[in-house]
Amino acid sequence: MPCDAATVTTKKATIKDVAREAKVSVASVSRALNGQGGVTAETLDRIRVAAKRLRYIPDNAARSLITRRTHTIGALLPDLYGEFFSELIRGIDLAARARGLQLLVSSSHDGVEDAANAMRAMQGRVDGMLILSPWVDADFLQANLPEDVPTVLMNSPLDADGWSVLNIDNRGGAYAMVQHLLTTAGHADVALISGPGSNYDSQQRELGYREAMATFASRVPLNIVQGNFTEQSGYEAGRAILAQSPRPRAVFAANDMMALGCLYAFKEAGLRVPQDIALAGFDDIPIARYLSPSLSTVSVHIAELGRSALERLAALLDGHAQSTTSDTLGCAVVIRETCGSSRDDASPKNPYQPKSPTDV
Amino acid sequence: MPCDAATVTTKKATIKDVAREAKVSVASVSRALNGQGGVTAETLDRIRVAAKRLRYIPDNAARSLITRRTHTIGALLPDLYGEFFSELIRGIDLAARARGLQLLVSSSHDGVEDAANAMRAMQGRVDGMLILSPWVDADFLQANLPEDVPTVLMNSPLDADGWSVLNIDNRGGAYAMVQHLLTTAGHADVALISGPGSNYDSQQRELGYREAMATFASRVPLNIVQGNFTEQSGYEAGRAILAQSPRPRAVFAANDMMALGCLYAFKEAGLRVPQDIALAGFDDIPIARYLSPSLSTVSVHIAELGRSALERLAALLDGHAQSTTSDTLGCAVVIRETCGSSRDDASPKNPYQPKSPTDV
DNA sequence: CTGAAAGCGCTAACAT
DNA sequence: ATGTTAGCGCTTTCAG
Repeated sequence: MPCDAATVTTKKATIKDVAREAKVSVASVSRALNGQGGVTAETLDRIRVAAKRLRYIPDNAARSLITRRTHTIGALLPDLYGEFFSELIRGIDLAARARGLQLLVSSSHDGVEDAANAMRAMQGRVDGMLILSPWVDADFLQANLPEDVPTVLMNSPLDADGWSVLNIDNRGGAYAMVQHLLTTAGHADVALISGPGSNYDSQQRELGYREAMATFASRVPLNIVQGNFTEQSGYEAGRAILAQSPRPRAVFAANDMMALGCLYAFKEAGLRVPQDIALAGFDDIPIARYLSPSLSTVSVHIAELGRSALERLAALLDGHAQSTTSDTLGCAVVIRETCGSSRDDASPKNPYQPKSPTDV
Repeated sequence: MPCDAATVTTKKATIKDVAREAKVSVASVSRALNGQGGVTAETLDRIRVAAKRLRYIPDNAARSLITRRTHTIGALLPDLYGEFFSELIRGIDLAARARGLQLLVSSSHDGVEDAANAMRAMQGRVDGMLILSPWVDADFLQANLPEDVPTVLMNSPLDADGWSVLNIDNRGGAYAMVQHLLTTAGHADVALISGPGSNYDSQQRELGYREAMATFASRVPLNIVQGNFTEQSGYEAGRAILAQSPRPRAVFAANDMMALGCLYAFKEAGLRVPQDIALAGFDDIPIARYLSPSLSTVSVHIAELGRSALERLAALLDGHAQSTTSDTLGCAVVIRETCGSSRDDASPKNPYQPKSPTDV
């Protein structure tokens, strides 16, 4: 360790050291370094020099103790995978940095107990919390959320008063996709491969399917095959659909992984997609555009979810209490090859837009 | 907010409140709740009850101020994408939780200045740091790392004494893959699509290629086409390789994204992979197994990197100073279809192993 | 076994 | 404009 400065000892410099070095009181040092004015330009300068010389950095714990502010927000997340997780964090982190906030992350929770512990551990370390967790409901929050810690819930079914929640428009996205399949693409009927019944996203997507069907194909009977969001279940659902007697013209899978499995099933059976049967998914996972045929799907702007949630929380922190409402973030329908939209076959498909490298 | 407890006021309970409630001194409360003994079972019980009734949770700031421990470790990460980022955090987070440590994350740094700021902001908030950043070198650390903050560097070229660094065996992985291509798969020569010269991973992978070539194909001239880790550059490199007069039998791309682009180029030219030309990548991104033909590649155990790094840091925190050495984590060669290993075409390729859902 | 008291490093009144 | 002082909530000697 380099020790070129004159008065540097092995211990970390405190505000007292700086005060002594600059020949002023600790109060002046505090004022000067916090830029609250009330100091001569001259003394300010002397203090700055002293601080630099001593490599003084204020102790956050001490500061927090008295200001009651940590400038840290906590993010409570479940066991998330790939793109979703990284995009979410990126959105949150970027917005947080822009506001000078730190990010305390606790992910990979595997149960209610686990989540509760993580939550408790954040007590006193954060000014507010961002929560995205299947384990968290109203009761849980009542029981575990430390008093008056501003909190924003993401993608939560919670609709009670007083909670600030930010949702993804799963219903609207599903609706729009099914509408597209039914109208623009002109398929007579659409089957749904649903996700697990217990999953909120799954429920909402199914709702969107039902509504779109009711609106645009009211006399066509609903055709729902149960899946569970896994590729395997999509494969099985695909085979089940193949076995149906009047085979549906189009299939909407409640997520891309199931669409993937379903696509294999169709290919395996020798069907051409989309000519013989159309297909669409939900999520727009990176693989979607690389499949052949490339998968039409619904894209969720995850980073945006993170960013918005943080902005919301920041507003709460600043006392803008009107933010305790429920709000929803839109999705975008991404039309690629599998849904068989007859129109757009113009561009010679150049998949080589420059992308950011995956590597470090 | 529910307020069923008797003595609960609106303010947060402090240790004093608990002491009063239990009719003991604050010292006893501290001892009791920290399980250091020195308290009668009876008083301990009384204190516990009082604490529960008051919903008392110790203030971490105050505790840190005196114990000089935050039980938090900071993770400084660059702008990372997808799988890599999420796996890394998962590995770190899981290991941290297991040790009762919190995780302060700061990612998405876009330059040296940015990284330095983030680092300074962690001062006093963390007991140690995990750093993975292209901006961080010895000088940077000298200048910005707060004194005596134990630190573990990940994937860093730094080899100086006194730093604890954990690397991915990029060189070994590349070596093994090229060896496989040359020997097991029996290809006479292998071309390399290299990554950006400034990138450490890239350099190491190229080194592995060179060494394997020197060992297993010493009289074959090196054939290196420059890329930059993007899909686009892989595509262009692929075309460049196609234009070579005696076309190489196999191509090793320094990452999967480039392999992807290269594969398109080959397909576009009507070549069959691996019959006409073999191909392999590096990283094992999720897409790799879904390509057709599926991509042979080198798999990096990223979560393991995170876990190991944290374990290392924890050891440092516990005073096991022997951990200030350099260590390396192995990679695994994953043989799929593109590299044309003539042997293993036995299994009827069932891609439907159950996988965890991508969704929330 | 328990309590009184001294700070940890900092900020924020309150003096001067 | 600057200094003095009283804590923030907690742990930890040191007495009893």
